[in-house]
Amino acid sequence: MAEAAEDREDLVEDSPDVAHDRDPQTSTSQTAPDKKKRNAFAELMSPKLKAPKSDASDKKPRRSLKSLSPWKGALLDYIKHPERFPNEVLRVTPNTVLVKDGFPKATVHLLLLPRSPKHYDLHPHESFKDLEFLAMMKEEAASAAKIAAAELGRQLSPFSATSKARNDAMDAGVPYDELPPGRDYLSDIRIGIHAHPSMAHLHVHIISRDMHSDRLKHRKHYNSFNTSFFIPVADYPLAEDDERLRTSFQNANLSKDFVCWRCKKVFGNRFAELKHHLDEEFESWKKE
Amino acid sequence: MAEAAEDREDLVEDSPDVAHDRDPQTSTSQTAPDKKKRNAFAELMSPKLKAPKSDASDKKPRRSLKSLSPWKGALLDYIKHPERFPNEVLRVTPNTVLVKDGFPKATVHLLLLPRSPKHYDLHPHESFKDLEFLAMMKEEAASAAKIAAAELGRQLSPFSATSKARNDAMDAGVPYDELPPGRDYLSDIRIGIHAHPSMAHLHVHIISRDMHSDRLKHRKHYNSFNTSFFIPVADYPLAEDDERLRTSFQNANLSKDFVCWRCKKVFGNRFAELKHHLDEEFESWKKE
DNA sequence: TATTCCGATAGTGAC
DNA sequence: GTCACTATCGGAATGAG
Repeated sequence: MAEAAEDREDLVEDSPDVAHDRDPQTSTSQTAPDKKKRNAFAELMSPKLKAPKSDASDKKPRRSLKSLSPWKGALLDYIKHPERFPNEVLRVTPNTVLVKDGFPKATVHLLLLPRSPKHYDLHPHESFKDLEFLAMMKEEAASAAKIAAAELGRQLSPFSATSKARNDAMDAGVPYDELPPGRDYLSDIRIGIHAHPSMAHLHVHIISRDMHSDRLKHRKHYNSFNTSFFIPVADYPLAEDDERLRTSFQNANLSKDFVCWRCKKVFGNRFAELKHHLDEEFESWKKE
Repeated sequence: MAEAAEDREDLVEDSPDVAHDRDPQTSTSQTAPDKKKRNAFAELMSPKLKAPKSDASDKKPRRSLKSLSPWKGALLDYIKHPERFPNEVLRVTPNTVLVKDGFPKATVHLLLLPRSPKHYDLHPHESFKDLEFLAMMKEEAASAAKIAAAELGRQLSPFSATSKARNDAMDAGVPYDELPPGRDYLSDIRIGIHAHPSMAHLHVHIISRDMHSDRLKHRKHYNSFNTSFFIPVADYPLAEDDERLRTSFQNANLSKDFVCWRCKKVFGNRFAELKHHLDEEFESWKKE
């Protein structure tokens, strides 16, 4: 998952996503367009919040956390200073900040961060016991998933047979209500949390199904999204005896054999082979 | 230990030792002196045996062994065709062939190979039950050790305080029988075999004490020479209840923690740290 | 389960 | 315990006056 950009502006320039989608004219947002061209994600950004003046009250605890393990608190910067990350932050609402994961593990990989300190400092199991908070997060996650699906469609539709069929029909003048349905990109977006997050602040993953990414480098990268270690937000509130609450169960998940998310083939511990297979599945999946 | 040169002459060119002793003429050593200077090892080489015309009788069995696991029979080429390896073979007697290890694990690392098929096809434990054979091997190994000691002295004396003291005294005209003793390089040469040799043909290691070599790359490289896995030939014949005959004991030796041969410091499984330490010990040891 | 770097460990293939 | 190659697995540092 993402490590935040800390305070260094140059990390914005290093964003892994900037290369594949620059689009100067889609800039339609309320404020003035940036000098540099912005990608589709950037266009989805809501108007920025004013940065609360940096006060000692939030610097003190953060520094002590940072001095121990800076990366654990990395996401807090997005919450506190979303305006510092124009290329990463897609949307800010009164309740949440939606960002691109800095180390995406799939074609589209976003993080939904609640802004309420009461909730973001707790483990999701605890925070989601607040049903009002849970309902809010489900609602905002559903909205975020639509953004993710739109971005996924933007990237895949050039290859998609389903999209092509609909487009061809449209071009042929088929009446709107007789068009074949387009590809349901939203169905390939998953919403969930990790059972044992490493980063301190609550974050919900909004991630496309493919697991196709150069940033997917380790066994646990894959298994944390493709075993019961990944808990859909829709499953909350969990029953008290849900096995997914048990640490030993979850640790076992992370060291399980690899299983392809699409064809269910088992790859043992052969990560390189899995990666090659995921490339092939991606090519096939793109064309659906 | 050495991997043999197979039948490919180019492996002679690839020998790791050629850098300090490349000499295209050594193949004619009986006759004209070489144009380029030769090192001490090359000078020690005995006149070569006539190559028995390559007959099918020895090629046939060799090929079958090679086709299964070529490297296992690699040493046989030195025994059968010593004349093919002018840069590797130091001496041929009626009983043995003495060669430089192709992958030396110390500053000086030779292999003494018996020429008798009856003996070289057996595990050393078995061959050395023939006490006449054992006596012969001890004698030839002792002689080989002197060759190794001479080469070690050639390499170390420029750095050796002991050697310098003797040389200075000599230069000062001190009478011969009053000279301080020179460094005893022979005491730093060890003679022994590995408890579970991987290569099929009996080979006795004649190796300097230092374990300073770029070719020493793995845990077992070190432990096979610095635990009881290394059995001095002087210890044969072994008692029937010698623990060094037990496979389980020997396997345990190979995975033991590293212990510096010189200062006895323990390095756990930190091979890189051991290597760095061996560099330092070598610098100090050179100067003795 | 943050990443990255380094290094130890494990499996294979060699004709 | 042959080597060399690849890859998996495992720990440690990570900031910064």
